[in-house]
Amino acid sequence: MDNEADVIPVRQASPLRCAPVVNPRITRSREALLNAARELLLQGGPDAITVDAVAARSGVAKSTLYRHWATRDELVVDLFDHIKPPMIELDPSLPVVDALRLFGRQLAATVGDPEWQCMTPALLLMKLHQNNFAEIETRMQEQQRAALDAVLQRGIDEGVLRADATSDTSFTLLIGPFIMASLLGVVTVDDAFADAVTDHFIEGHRARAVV
Amino acid sequence: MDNEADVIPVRQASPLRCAPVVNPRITRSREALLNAARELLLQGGPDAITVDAVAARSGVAKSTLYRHWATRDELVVDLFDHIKPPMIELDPSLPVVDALRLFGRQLAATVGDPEWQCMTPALLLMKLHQNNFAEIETRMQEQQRAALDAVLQRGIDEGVLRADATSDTSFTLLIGPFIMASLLGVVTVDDAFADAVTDHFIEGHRARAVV
DNA sequence: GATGAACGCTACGATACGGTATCGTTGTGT
DNA sequence: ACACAACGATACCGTATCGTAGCGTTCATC
Repeated sequence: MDNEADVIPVRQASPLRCAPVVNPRITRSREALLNAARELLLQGGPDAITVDAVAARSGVAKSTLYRHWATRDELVVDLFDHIKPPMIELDPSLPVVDALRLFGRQLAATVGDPEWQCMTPALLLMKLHQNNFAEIETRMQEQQRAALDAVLQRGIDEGVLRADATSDTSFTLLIGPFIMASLLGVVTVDDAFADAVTDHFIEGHRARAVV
Repeated sequence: MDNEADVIPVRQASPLRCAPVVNPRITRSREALLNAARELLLQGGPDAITVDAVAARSGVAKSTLYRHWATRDELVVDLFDHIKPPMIELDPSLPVVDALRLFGRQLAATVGDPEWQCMTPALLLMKLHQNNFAEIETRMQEQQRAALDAVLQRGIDEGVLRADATSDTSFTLLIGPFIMASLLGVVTVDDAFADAVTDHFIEGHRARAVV
């Protein structure tokens, strides 16, 4: 007698037993797959992330891949959520101008990374034509934005910066040159460039003497 | 006896008789195909440009498509070379500041166009992983750059701008905010935004009184 | 109106890819 | 040592896509 409870094929997005103690083999195969997918993305773009290629490169069987993610798209979403750049921390004890300069240099290092340069156009493109990626990219921004705004607000409070320094337009004025320099490659994104951009921003937003 | 001259199957990149007077049907089918490819690019990204889809949408037969381009990739290259934004002209009779403001507004209109917003990430991505697209994108830049530099140089000569206004870094400072605003969409790219960016650039590059 | 280039139609082949299914093997936790 | 979850290998199916081939049709030009 066929008991249906034995037959249901566990179709799901494969939670794979996220039990209190995880089987080490699970994380091993998962990270091997993600790492292979990342390498393929860097080398050949998003289209290079095929299930066969990921399985072959990672040394993990394709069947195991589908035990981690139900579809190939879920793997890609997971990948982009996994390799997004680390938050840039801002030291509140530093003077505002120095904190901004440090932020600029760290931002330059982030966007100057080839991984970022390759990931960003892919993310922008998928954000346009797929629905799963819009939130990933916005989350990435908002985190950076919040940390930056805190420092800028401190500069406003201390009378160093104008009151509009935290506006969207000002945010674009500061970050935009980094983005462009990295994506288009017209100029190398090094510390000197970072300082130039940051200083240009600060000068343009310096609080004038009372009128 | 098989005369080889009769057998060679015209395999080439299909020049299609670019005779003194072109057959109007050639340009008609060609532009119908390019237009369909453009629409597909806007709607679904580069991957949506399939030969079958282009043929179906344009109403032109697939065999005719291959009479214009030897491969699908050649069509895509031709497309990106065809829809690149028009040069922004700069009136030399205007005062430098006004000319720059006008340039900013025109640039805002260009990069604010959905077609540009969709084409650019695709172009950046293909530039990374294919060889045919690197030159297209650089040509696009250099043209704009030359026209802009002419105005900036005039500003330097007239004593309005600092001597480094035509440097790569300064170029990035002016254009970067436009690029970022358009690609990431944090702020709407309108005339007000353009004026803010342009004025910020001018203020940061204004020639100081002699020290 | 005759000629031939350009075109439309359609079927086909080859390949790549996403995803499924099966079954034997390994190794982890008890 | 034992049970079972996780894994590996492989074959397979359906489909999408690029590109080719053949042949009949239309239309611009002389």
